[in-house]
Amino acid sequence: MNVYTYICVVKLEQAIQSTKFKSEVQKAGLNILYTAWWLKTVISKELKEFGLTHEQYNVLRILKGKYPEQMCVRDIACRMIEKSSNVPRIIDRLELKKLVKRSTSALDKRETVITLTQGGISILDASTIMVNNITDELLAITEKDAGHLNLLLEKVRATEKNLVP
Amino acid sequence: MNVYTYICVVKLEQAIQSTKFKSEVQKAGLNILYTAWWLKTVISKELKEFGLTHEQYNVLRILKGKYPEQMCVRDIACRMIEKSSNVPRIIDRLELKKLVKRSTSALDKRETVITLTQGGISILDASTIMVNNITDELLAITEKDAGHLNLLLEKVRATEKNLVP
DNA sequence: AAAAAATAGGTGTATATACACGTAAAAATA
DNA sequence: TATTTTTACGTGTATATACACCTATTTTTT
Repeated sequence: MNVYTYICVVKLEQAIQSTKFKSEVQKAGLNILYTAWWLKTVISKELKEFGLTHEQYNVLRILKGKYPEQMCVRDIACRMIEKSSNVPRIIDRLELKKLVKRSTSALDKRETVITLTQGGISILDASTIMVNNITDELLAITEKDAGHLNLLLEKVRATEKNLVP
Repeated sequence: MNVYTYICVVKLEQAIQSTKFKSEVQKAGLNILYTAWWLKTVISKELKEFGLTHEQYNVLRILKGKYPEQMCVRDIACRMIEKSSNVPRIIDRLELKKLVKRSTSALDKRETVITLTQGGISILDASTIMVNNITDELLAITEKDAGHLNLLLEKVRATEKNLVP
């Protein structure tokens, strides 16, 4: 039983070998974490073909969203799915592969502006088609169910508890 | 706008500053990834009080599930939520903090068996109460909705595509 | 205008992830 | 029984996460 085997396991109970959950709410917490791992793992495996990590792909996709406008590091960071991503370091790797270019903003010298290169655009276009196809094939769910799932996830995050310190 | 601010943002559109999703299915993919990040981040912040990372907590909890039986590294690994976790290394850190003990199995000398120490049990008991409380407070969802969410997540993972290479 | 505060982004460190590979032991096979 | 294969686990490496801190700017306040 290896990682690949798990990708085909559907039941949470089987995936984490646990049958006793305190409540459906507690189970939902684990289910969300496990499903995210599963999704990320499958997509990352496919992205390897393009020499990209999931996070590098994310940064490129964010840049494409504003293209041909440039974006500063901060703008990219606040669009990342995982907010604690260290964007300067991810950009280091993209720059090494010549997929983006860094330069200092003329208006505000504190800002570093990032531009997609032609190479970056090519790789992104090819990988986006693949990721979109994989996602559609992978997520075995109707549009209606997906809409419902989106509502429930938003409900999940609608906590009363104010966690800002 | 920092990480703490995001924890209180409910709408996915606002969280990742993106309004155009190709479909509800595509949006659901991002929603699952974002919700998992959000949940993991909040719980990790609380676990810092006990000097534990989310993954270290996970290993301790798995060990507790079989306690007072010992478990080998492999058994722990296949119960992890994130299957690609490097369990020997996580155990290194737990051992340094004297929360677990390693020894070689007498029956199969390849196996390393792991035992919770008294210290490990104490920390785990205290942190488990906290994590369960936080989860219940945090996940603003009824048992019925949670049940529905669990069904939908299972549906999501019920792909036809066989990804085992 | 000068001083203080805030902001942008780079960098250091510990931990984790993802994956490849090595070694010892056990199991399977010849 | 000897050889091969498999298994369990540790370890090395690149990347990412989480967080703290530093420096150069810009903005705000005095």
